[in-house]
Amino acid sequence: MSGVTVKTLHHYHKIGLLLPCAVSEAGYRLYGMKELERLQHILFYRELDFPLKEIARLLEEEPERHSILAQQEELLLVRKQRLETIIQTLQQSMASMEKGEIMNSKDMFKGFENAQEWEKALEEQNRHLKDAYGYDMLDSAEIDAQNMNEQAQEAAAFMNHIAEALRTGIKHSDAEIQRLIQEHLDFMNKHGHTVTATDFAAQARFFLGDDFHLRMLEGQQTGLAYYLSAAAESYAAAEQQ
Amino acid sequence: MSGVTVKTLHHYHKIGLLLPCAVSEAGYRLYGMKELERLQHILFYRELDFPLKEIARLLEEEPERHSILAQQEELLLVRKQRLETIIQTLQQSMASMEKGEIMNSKDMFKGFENAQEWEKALEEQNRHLKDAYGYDMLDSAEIDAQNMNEQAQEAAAFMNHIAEALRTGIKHSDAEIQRLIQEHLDFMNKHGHTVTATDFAAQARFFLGDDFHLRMLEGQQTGLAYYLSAAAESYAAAEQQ
DNA sequence: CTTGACCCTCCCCTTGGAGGAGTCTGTACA
DNA sequence: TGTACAGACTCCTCCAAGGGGAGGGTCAAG
Repeated sequence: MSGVTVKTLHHYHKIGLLLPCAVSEAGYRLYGMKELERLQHILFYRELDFPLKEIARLLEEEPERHSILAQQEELLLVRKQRLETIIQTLQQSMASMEKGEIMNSKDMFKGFENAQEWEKALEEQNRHLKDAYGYDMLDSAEIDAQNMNEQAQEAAAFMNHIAEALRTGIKHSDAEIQRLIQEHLDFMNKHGHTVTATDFAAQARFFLGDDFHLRMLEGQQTGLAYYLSAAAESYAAAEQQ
Repeated sequence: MSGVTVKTLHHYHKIGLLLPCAVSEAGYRLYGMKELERLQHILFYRELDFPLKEIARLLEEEPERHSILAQQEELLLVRKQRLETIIQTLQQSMASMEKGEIMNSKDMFKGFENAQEWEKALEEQNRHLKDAYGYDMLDSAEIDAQNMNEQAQEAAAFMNHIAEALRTGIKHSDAEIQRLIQEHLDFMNKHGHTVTATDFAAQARFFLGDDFHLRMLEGQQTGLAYYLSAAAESYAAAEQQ
């Protein structure tokens, strides 16, 4: 039912994590509803890579269950966040590869890294790496940073804001969103583009039908493309009248 | 830099997964940029729980990198999906616990499970569980089903489909979505409502501005309200001409 | 009465490292 | 210049969380 193997049940029996509620004469392990429920809890924790011993401890303690679950939820959400970061890194990796660039080694480990340590290590190791391999990471990082033009950076920041608004349940027509869009358009218009509110709405709508853009946006946050389109349309409508 | 331990590097050296580009006279392992990049790939795969042997194989084969990365992305998205399902299960678990209900054992393992096997197992095991523990899973499911009226059930099923389509990246204008909406409207119209495509689009749009409905939909799946609205509008537009 | 699908126990194997013992290097400070 | 201290080296054992397989029992169906 739960998909765990017999071996796993043996193991859990052996280590006392999940005991059968009865054993038949033939030695078969029998499990009831209570055991099923306990198994569910075990699987939740296991999904979080808790060691079985820890799981046993947590289940024996058994403070109110609700708090157990709430805690698990938090951990799962953190994990999901982490996954999303990694997915983003990967997508960047793919994008920069398409443009033939080499990815800068700092971003390369985003999501895996332990950020502060990186910063320290980077400085200390840079000289050594340069001497040893004739490659200067700091230099190349700076070049990358300059290459990645301001506009791309602004766009990324804008999208991050929008995605966060979606996640936190802010309405597409909320004043904050309208302000974000306005600022974004202002920025664009100051940098050589001419984008009206209607253009922007049309563009956002176009994204919904375009594989590349749709995947990019939805990859960042499920529903982002649709939210953006609704927001852009609402902004254009407000502009209109 | 990457956060892996020395021990891990030893291990990778031993199994030939990541060789240092040079070894100093004193026996120190030295790694260069190429190795760093390779390590990044290894860590990506490891994040997906690929066994190291498999990782070695994939890296040796080295078809175009792009397809490797694209494949990784897909796996990550699947994984994210799985996590989301588990989080949902957990939230349901918490909700039903608050109401003091016992969760039905089918839903209890959603996200962990192997769906088809469940269906088979359920039927076969039901009688046994009933005999053994006086608890009839099918019966309780049926009671639930009857309590929940048919229309609510259809609506829930419809929303689940839509949410899944959103998660799996199906376009709002996809034929499948259009079909789903049509069926939903047909059902509604057969049950005493009169809902045109335009009505439906207007209703979906109304949800975007209504706190109650917005929270309900977004609670089920981030972006669902916006996706639904886009889909309904697209359906209405198609109907029109 | 057999067959197939399960289950049992017992024992060894595997993966991906972590830990420790004993030793060597490399740099920093006095 | 010596000395300390961090960190690397090799070699070895240990660990978790099961998986595989031998050798054999059980149970419902045909």
